[in-house]
Amino acid sequence: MSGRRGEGGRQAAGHPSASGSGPSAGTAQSVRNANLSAVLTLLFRGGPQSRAALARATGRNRSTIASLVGDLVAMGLASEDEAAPDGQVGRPSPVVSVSGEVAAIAVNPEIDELRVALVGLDGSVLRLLRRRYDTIPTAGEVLDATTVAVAALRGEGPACVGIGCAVPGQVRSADGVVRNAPHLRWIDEPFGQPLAEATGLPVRVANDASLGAIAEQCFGAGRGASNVLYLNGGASGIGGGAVVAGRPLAGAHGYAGEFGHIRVSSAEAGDSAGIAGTLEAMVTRAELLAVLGLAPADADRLHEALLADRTPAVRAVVERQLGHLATGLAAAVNVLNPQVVALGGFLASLLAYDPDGLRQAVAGSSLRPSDEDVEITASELGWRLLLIGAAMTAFEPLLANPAPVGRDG
Amino acid sequence: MSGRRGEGGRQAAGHPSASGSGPSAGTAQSVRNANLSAVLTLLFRGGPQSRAALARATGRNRSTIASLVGDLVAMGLASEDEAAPDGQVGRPSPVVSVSGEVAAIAVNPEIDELRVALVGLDGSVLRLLRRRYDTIPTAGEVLDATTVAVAALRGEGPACVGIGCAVPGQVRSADGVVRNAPHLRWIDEPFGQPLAEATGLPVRVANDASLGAIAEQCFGAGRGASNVLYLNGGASGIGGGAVVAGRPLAGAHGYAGEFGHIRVSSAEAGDSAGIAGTLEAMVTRAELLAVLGLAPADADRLHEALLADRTPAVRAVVERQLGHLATGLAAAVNVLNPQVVALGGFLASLLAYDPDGLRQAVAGSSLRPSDEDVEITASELGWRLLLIGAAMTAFEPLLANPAPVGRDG
DNA sequence: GGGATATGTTGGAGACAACAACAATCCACG
DNA sequence: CGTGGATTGTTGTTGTCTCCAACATATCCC
Repeated sequence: MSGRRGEGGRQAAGHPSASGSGPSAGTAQSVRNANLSAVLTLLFRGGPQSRAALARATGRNRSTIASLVGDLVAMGLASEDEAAPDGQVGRPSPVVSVSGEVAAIAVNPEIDELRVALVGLDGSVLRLLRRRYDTIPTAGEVLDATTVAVAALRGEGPACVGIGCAVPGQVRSADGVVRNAPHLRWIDEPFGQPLAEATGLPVRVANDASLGAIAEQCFGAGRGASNVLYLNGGASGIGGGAVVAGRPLAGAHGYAGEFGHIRVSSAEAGDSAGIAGTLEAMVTRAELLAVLGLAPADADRLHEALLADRTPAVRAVVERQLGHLATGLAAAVNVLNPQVVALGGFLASLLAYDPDGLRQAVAGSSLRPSDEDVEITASELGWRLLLIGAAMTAFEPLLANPAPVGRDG
Repeated sequence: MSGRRGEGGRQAAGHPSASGSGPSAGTAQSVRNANLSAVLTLLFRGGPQSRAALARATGRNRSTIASLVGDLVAMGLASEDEAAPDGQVGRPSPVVSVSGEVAAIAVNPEIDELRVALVGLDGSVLRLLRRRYDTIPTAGEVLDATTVAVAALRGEGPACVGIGCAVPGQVRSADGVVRNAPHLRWIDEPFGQPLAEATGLPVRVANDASLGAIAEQCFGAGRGASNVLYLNGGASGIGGGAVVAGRPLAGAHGYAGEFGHIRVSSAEAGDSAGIAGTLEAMVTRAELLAVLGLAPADADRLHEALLADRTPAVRAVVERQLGHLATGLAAAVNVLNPQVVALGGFLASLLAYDPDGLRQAVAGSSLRPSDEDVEITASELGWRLLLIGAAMTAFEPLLANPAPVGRDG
């Protein structure tokens, strides 16, 4: 009668202690940790703020905030500046910012390019290294190139707290093994562990669109919403990710968010996984490029070309794709009931072609009362999206459990 | 540049303080509260346990557990029994159980029946009142009948801490308004608030299948798994709910989990919401009953009849429905990556007809590596499912924030 | 320049879990 | 039947952390 599956009641219990790390939660130190985490997270997400603002936001006492900020400064995670008089009465409150001396490394391998960036705790991309590939790189090649790039970036100013990798494929979150990245043709390639051993830094690996969803929810179109859906259309297909109740939707093993492989049609055409009639199979950038007379290399011009060309041939293709996109979005909306749906890549172009049409089609196939409708909008973060998302994963342990950082890792 | 949507950063932040209630989290009292909640939740989910077991499970000190249990007993939420020697060496540890004097009321209106039950904190259905309807009841009728039933049940022994309602439709979680219950033909019917005013008890209202998912994850087929999907097939259609990362999937407004309205076919047939080709439209109990030569009233015999009849006509219908069900399940699995999928109602009958066929069809349309496949199984809790789920919602505030209970509410 | 307002600072108080030492109870073994 | 070993309950103390109150500081308004 009692549980079978390994962890049993512990993991299953929907307890507090949301972010599982840190002191076991329930002790006095865990209170300190939770408060440090709350303040640091507030600074990370909300930017520089006065101590008074932090006190209001957290509900803590002034003296407590002073102590917490002092600790964060001592840890090298934050800095305080004298407040410029802002026109308010009363003694001015020092402005606290996240430290500029703390950064993470974001890694994003694609079929034709590897990007490795140094991203500051304030969300700025401090330095970006790009390496182009003429042929699809193997996992080994990417690992080697990444290791070299990481070494170069660590020589820069800020202290590096970890590495986050955004991989276009399914990643087992537990150990960072890339289970299946069809476009890179990686199958069961260990990635997180070898990179961690080569660099000596903690490494997290996740699906690219899942990280995009996190970034978009935190700093982009989904700002302020707790339930955000992100879908991206690229050369290779459609990836997706979601933030549910303020937290990344991972699923049991980290494979959640494969919206591209929802079936939206009875057609025979298959997607990269061989499943027929899926969103990814029916809504493709290649078809749009073809009907617009553009070459695959002209993808950058897709957006403008699409909006400029309203000929019947284009219209027919776009409207068919919009219909399938609406079906897929409706399914996702019915299941997750998000507040914001952010579309990236050529899906944003499709949206721009006929925003109202898509919104109405989704509303027509979903169950939501119209006055509580979802907001379907374009992604906002552009090329920085995945880098920021990857860096956020790397920062996450630090935000959940603030600890001193130094130049020696 | 800063957030627009009302609550802004606060709600959006993926902080600790998972269950939002209780002392503001970060204070010493919140530690006490979190530990009381942890112990009570452990007792609720894991049944009677020794103090030593509680200490191991929570990681707290023996003396802390003694104090916590003492508080819970003083609050009337738990009781201690002298331990019967269990064959272990050492001083025997008292067994702690959840109090038998605490209960909640579960309400479940259907088109032909209203069920109101008194459910103990130990999960037992202490008393069940049923009221049959010849015509579909209005919200007002159900409210009146429920109020009467609640008054009767409160006269019983245990103290009642609240009311949980499982409604077959979309419920706005914030205020308990039934936005759209197509089979009951309720549209925008206030339910939670009037019931709370009539009874003086806190009321929570939610979609029936969402509550079923919670119950199944806690006590049924999903025991021990943190990511569980539940789909139920009834006379009126297909409802669904999910538990994600150990917590109910609610979405922005509480409408998440409408798996029945995922499109799985290009067919024209519409579902109760008028959307064509959805899972609910293509997979129906009525069609199964018809091909089996059973009347709608014979639904109870569907399961046996289906398994006994392997004629081509039945086979054709069942296999077509299984195909559509697989498509819908695959979409849900791709999006949520659950560990367990529990099927209830006639969906469990379909599963029993060809378990391997359905599992393979889902595997073929989903992206999961086969060795980390999901477990597709039948629901376990039967008729008590929704009552337990509804009661769990009612107990939830108490579990998150243990407080004294008494006979006077 | 004085009053009002808001905030930083400091010392003390309260709450709570951890710890250590001791007491209680059971099993195993001879 | 008695002794030793093991596990757990109990008690008093300690350390940590937040809160509170009083005071100091800095700005704005008149």
